[in-house]
Amino acid sequence: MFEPTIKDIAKICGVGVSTVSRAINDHPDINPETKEKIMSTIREYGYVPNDSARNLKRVDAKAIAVLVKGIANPFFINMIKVIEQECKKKHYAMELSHIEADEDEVDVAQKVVKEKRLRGIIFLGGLFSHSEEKLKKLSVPFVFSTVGSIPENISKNIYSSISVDDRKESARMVDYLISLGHTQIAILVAEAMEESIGKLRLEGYCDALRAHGIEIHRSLICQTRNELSHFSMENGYLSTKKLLERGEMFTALYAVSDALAIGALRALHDAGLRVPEDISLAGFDGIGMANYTVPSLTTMHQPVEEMAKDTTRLLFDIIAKKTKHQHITYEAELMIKESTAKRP
Amino acid sequence: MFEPTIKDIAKICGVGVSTVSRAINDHPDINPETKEKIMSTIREYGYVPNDSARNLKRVDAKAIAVLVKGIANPFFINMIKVIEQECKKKHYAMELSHIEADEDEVDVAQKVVKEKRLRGIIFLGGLFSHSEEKLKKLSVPFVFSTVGSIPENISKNIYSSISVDDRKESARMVDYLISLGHTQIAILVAEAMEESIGKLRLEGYCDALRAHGIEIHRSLICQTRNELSHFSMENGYLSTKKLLERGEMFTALYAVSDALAIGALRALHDAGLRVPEDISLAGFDGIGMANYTVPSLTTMHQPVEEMAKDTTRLLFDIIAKKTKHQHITYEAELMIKESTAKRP
DNA sequence: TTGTACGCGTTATCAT
DNA sequence: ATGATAACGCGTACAA
Repeated sequence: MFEPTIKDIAKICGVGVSTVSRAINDHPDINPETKEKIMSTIREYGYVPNDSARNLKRVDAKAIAVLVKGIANPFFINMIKVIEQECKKKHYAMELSHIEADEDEVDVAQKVVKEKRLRGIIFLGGLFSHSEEKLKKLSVPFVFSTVGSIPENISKNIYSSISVDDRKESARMVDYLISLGHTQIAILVAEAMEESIGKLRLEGYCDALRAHGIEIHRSLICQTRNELSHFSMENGYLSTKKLLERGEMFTALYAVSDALAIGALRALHDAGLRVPEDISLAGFDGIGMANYTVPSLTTMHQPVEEMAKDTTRLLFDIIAKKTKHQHITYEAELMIKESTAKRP
Repeated sequence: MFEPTIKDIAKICGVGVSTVSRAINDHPDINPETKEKIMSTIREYGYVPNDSARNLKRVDAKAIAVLVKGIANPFFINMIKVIEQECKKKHYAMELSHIEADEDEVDVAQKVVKEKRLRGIIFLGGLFSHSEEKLKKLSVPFVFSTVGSIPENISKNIYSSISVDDRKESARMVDYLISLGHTQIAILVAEAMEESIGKLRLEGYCDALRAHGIEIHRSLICQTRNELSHFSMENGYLSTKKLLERGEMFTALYAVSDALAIGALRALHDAGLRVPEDISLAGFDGIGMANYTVPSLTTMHQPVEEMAKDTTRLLFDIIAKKTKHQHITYEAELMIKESTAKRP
């Protein structure tokens, strides 16, 4: 298989490499005829410029990277889609990278920044426990989107963040359950989420109970300690099953993600419990699927589209030096659906 | 921000660039002390080699690309995960790329091949209508995994394929529905799938009906003509709703993907129809979620793990020239769950 | 408008 | 064991 380079094309066309380069990159200083001739040979020979070589030279690579921790979480799929669209509008390329649970996202970010000549990074999900020093080594601006709590000791001037107030919104959800008369409210948290968003949502849960003078029972805090994907339905199913087997008494179950809730829904059903007649069930995130379950899921809906759009715009603005780093918090919306009801 | 290069590191350590290169790449010919010294300065200065430059030189980039068409389809998420794991085992890097519905996967493949120095490609999903000529321009081996029908006129020696026999398995599902006594069986296909897997599954549906002497009613073939993601629950929901509004008579509904089926399930519920008492519902794919719906979904389960593993292994074997191109077909498994029952 | 020559950061080859 | 140097494919001053 012959893989032509820019030199080959130049030789074939009987022109210099720079002329070919000009043709490829839509430079103005070129004779339209020459350009057409070059472009046609390029098509003929199936020439594709080597991006590695390009990036080596270029300074303005019009590309950003999106680093996702936990791609299995359906919540992110939508965000990625919207970010992709926004990038396209701006004619930016988007490098999508999936970070393993045990990988360090900042290390990966550094690698990616070097690899491509990209201009910015979006971190999606994951927990956050990096040193300021390490972060500072990232030479391009970055935005944390729906990432858990970022330590206070890290200067807010070196990064941007986009998220809902997980603790507050979580408390609101539990408030709502309490307003329905529930006092025995179990919560489902994946243990591995402890350091991240899960922790915040758990704290919100505690806040709400405390505010209403309801005792917090350790036994109702169901922290899964398994190898399963933290946001998976399977995890929700198995954990709820265990909770039920332990014989805990509760009239409401709050899962800190919709995926967990969907698994829980089935576990409750299997145990012969009706939702919401016997047990109220609530989720968090507002993924599309929550609307299609039977019963549909009461959840705290994050404005995904808006958040994803703003994430991208913010990053582009920072790249263009139109703005400094920002920290935007969004209001989540309590979506009351069929899975919750007054305490029986 | 100072971004050290290999030269800088060499200068700082008072050694030549080649020595640094040897240290980085675990070459044998290097004094352990020198290596240690170099590695420590590398850590100190946060040096990360520029992959673009590396790829420019390297011939053996130990990397493959996975090009996914329709990343929103939950079915692919698992496949990607498994492929990722297999790559890791082989110490291969994996480049994940999402192809837009309107993008040409082969063009993207060509670009990616040039960009990285990768050794192979996995195509996941999508339809297939490329010319042999264009395919031949891909200089690395590729495997089509769960891609729709590949035209007969393309030589089977230039590519590998991994999939179930969509037509046959689809027919099996419809056979099963017929065996339950159903004769008025509606089918849900996304129109955009027409040229790909959806077409095959539709043909299987027709095959089965014909084999049993059941007339095929155009009105029961629900081909959605919307902009929605072909495999989305929303699509399934809206299409089923329309089907019901048209007042079509049927006792079973077969959705050609589980995601569609889940949307359909809700639409049936909203119409006051009980599944499976009033209507039997069946899906295809066997995604995890199908187990957590109420009722759980009867579906044709594809051996995802096995297929993903074999896809990766096959590609690696071809790269290593251990084997020629192969075309493997898997048996799908009919998973009879709660959503189907005898005709009322 | 076009061509020549240099350098981007790295690895591989060849000396030493 | 180590260092100098030539590629890799491309973009871009600069010269023509």
